[in-house]
Amino acid sequence: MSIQSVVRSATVLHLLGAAPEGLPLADLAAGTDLAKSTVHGLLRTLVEVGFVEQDPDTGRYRLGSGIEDLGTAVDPHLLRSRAMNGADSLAARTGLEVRLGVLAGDSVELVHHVFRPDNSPQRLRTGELLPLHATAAGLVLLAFSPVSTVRRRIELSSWTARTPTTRAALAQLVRAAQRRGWAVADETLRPGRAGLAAPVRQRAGVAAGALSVVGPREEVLTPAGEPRPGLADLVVAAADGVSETLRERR
Amino acid sequence: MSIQSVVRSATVLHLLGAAPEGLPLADLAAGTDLAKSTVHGLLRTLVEVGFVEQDPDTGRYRLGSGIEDLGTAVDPHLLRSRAMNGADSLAARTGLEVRLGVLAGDSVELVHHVFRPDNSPQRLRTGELLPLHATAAGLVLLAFSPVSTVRRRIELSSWTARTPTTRAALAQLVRAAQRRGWAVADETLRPGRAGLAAPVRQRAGVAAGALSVVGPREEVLTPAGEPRPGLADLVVAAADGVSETLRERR
DNA sequence: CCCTGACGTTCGACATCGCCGAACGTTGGT
DNA sequence: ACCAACGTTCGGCGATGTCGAACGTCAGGG
Repeated sequence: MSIQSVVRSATVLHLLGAAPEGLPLADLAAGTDLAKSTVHGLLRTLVEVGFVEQDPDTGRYRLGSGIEDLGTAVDPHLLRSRAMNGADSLAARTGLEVRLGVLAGDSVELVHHVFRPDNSPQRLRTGELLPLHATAAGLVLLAFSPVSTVRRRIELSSWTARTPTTRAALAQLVRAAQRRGWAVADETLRPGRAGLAAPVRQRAGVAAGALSVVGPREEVLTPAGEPRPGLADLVVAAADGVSETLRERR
Repeated sequence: MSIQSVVRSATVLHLLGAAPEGLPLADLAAGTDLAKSTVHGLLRTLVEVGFVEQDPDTGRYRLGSGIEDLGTAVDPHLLRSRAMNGADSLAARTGLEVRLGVLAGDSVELVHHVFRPDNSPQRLRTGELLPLHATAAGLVLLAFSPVSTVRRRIELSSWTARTPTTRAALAQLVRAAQRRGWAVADETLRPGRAGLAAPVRQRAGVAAGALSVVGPREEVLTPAGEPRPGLADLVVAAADGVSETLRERR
């Protein structure tokens, strides 16, 4: 047997879906054959979760942005197009290679790659899959994912001596990323190289992608293993800039 | 106080919204900190209302088309663009003027207008508002609307001697339209002129617009007031054709 | 081949929660 | 000034939602 109040909420949402200009409470009560106070309770909850909005002037209800957002997971191409300028700028300002990754099963998939601006020989890595647990981007995607790390089937393979190979070690890195708002990969994928990443978000809390800088360890981190001064701020600001473009209506 | 099971359903939907590839039940239970059977009950209901779908092979759940449809009320410009070919064709086949209208408050707003194909002098009426109760398109929009006619504030003004001016008379015409799948306006707006309309639907049951033919009464109806043979079929088929284009992914 | 673990699903007891009637304040129209 | 209709609030009550226990299935490992 189905849950009555969830079915009723869906009926209300269907009615609102057919009325882009919104409906008054009385019409929704009539359309659902429920008491006004019953419909009001449903609407109050739907407003609270963002699925419905109420016009403060007229009192009419209509579908909210929260439900419109649901059906639109970020298209990686859209993400890439919105990130290109910010990524180029970040490469210029840091002198490091810049990558944009999204969650792809149990890996990070690189959807955009900006070369290190120094004319050294480099290889384009767009499309490449990288391990979640051994990259800064992967740690960020894990840290700001609705599904907890504990539940994910991640093969904690060893890439260098510094790769986290236990769930406890990984959990610790993920918690640090959650706390700081960015993540560091310190020679966990390749010896002598480090990375720093920040989340690109469409909605508060959940990462749609991860923007990262990657380079020789001494250009990313201090000898103590902390980000070079100002670097984390630059990456976070660039990622926030991309997040802003995702929220724009285009 | 909000309704707990509606909030919990929204949480499940948010989790699924962030995972376009779908999630297993166990992950949803972990992500919501609820018992598996609790989440299962929520999911069963969400599947029933079309907001969630379950992959029969893997058992994983993901957002359903029912919720994606919600956030997309038909844009009148989109409707107009999808209807142009069918409307032209209908005008050619019937020799009558063709109009496409959408619900606009308590009126029909004409979003597309094809002239009667006989070189007679005519005036473009796109953008015009017409009364719901006195037009075939209006009767169709009322008949296939989620909000019952009874609740609508419609001023039953008299346009001709045949305009319905009581709620009972209007309700009768609306019920006939619901039954037949099309509606007739027999000199209810202007003496000597009649119209016939069919619903354009994005989803089953609800009209996104109404496609109609309008002309001298004797070209639309028989002396007995019934549609001329084959005319209703032509209009219904043309409207269904437009409905098909709305369901296409473009 | 067998066993085990993890999955999604079902069922029923029980306590919580959702429903709704009554009443209210506000607003707009006559 | 009055009235009707609106959205909102509150609390009693019983219907419903929650969830632990158990189940069948399936895939993987020994």
